[in-house]
Amino acid sequence: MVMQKRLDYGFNGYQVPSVPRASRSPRGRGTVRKKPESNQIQAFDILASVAGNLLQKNQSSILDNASSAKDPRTFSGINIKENKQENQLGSLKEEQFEPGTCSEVVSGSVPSLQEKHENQRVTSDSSLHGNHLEGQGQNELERDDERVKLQNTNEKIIRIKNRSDGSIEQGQKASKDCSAENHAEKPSPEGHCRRNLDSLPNGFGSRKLVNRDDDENFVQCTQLNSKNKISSDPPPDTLKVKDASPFVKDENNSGDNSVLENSERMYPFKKRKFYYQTSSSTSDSWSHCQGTVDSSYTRVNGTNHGAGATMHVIEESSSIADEQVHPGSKGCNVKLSIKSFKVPELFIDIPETATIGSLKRTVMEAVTAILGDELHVGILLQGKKVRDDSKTLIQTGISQDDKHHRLGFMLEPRHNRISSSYNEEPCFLTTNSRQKLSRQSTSLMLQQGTYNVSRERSTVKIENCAEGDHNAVSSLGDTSANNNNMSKCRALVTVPAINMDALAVVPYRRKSGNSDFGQRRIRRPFSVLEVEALVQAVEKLGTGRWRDVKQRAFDNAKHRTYVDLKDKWKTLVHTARISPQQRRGEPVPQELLDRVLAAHAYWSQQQCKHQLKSM
DNA sequence: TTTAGGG
DNA sequence: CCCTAAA
Repeated sequence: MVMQKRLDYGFNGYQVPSVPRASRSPRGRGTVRKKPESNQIQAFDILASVAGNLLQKNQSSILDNASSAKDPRTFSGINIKENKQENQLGSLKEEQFEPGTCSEVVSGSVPSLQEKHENQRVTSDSSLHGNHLEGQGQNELERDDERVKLQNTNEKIIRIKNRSDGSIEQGQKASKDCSAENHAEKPSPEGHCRRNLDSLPNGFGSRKLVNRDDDENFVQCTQLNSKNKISSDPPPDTLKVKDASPFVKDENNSGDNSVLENSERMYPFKKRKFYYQTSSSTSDSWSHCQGTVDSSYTRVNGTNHGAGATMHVIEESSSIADEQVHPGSKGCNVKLSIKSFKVPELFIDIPETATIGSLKRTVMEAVTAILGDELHVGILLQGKKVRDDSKTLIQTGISQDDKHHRLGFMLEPRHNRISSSYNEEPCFLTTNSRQKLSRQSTSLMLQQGTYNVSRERSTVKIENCAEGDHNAVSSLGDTSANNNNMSKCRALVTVPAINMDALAVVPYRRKSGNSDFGQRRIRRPFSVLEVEALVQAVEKLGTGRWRDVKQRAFDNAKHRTYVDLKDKWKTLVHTARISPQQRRGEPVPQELLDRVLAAHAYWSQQQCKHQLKSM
């Protein structure tokens, strides 16, 4: 089989479909970077304010903070997005809302917290070494860069020392921004060369990646031959042309189509300040409702970065004190830096005639309605709520060694009213994919049990959270971002306890946080699924028709431009040529890399032939 | 707008 | 990913 495939590839005579440009169908829009969104209010860090408010029972103005913030990266409050997204928070006051427009309120985050668990110390776990950084060289720089920027922010950090008295001390300390890459595992040595994709555990069929949100975190992968019960009826429209490809054998005989491995990972929080998005965890069981903080371990200094965590393990302080406390104890202190908490994402619809004051109240009430009057902290481990307060960290499974587990903190309602409701997880979320599918759902919505995400198509949503906090967290928002869903959601949701200015709270639809002033796009590593789709497309189309590749396999992945695909191919070829040890990021199955090389060789050859001919 | 490559 | 010369 394998060989056959190979032969097919070489001799199948793919006709080089060098379609003359003129004859091609009208080109697509090309690179679409951002869709202007009108009047969107994004309260990225409402929580920062909210938390403070809740803590102090003081309804201080959230907006004031926002509007007074000079640095968009540090402001905590609401950000209004204008059509061109050029307006930043500063314009809030004079901002006029257009009637009918719906503003988005993203969950806000609380100022970073650094939590120290005195009884455990983080050691320079050697196991962390050797892991690959998610980012590539350049990203390293970015991180540093951001770290620096972070320090410039006036981000308040509440330091919580795990003392018996539970005292909380606040201070102004720049938090360390660290990114983490949890899944930086090495490619499995066993390179089953030439294994037919179809035979892959995750079997691929011809697939097309679908991504609804431009700039969002989710990527939907439509798998043609999916045998997964992801959804009952695979919409035909998701099926893409399945022309014979020299490289691709028979897409229909794929065996198992289970979703590829976890392609979604948490990404470094590099861009935190730039995109004030709260991060949300991406695990299935992660309570979408609660504003949660995704956490994972991170090495601040090392090259190892935990996946998009809002909380980091601060290694720096393998402090002396700690060591002295537990000299020989094997126990290590687990140091956590909670970058931010999350509150459920909200959508606020407010008339332009509303006053700033009412807006403040609205936001406040919306948040309060969810969190209640008291601030409760919930802890999530691997997406599951840890209820036993008496357990130790170790017993619970929280240790600095586990760089994979995700520890999350969330602000939860008093009586757990939310948790009960968030079980009503929309079906499609529970697909068997190993991906951590997560959806955003607003607690409000869930509570009402009205949130019904249209499972448009039998698609698997792969969290493609790209880096940065921005993405790291967010995945939640995206899902609902699905266009179609939005309207539904809005229609369904209303804010229960809010009576003020007739505001409607709807699930947050994550829209790239404002930001569009020439900012570098967030890094969004290709998932294995995407790579697979790319490879498949290139096998068929060749390496010089990126626009077509894009159209064919990434038509709906708005954030992937043909240039991106071209670049990715370039790196794939490079990756395939280097030793597995030198590869970084999410390992790409050797099988795929082999195909990359094969296709690359094939098409290079074709190109040469054509050149000779034309000469 | 796309390609193709360097940065 | 970005930037851009070329096509």
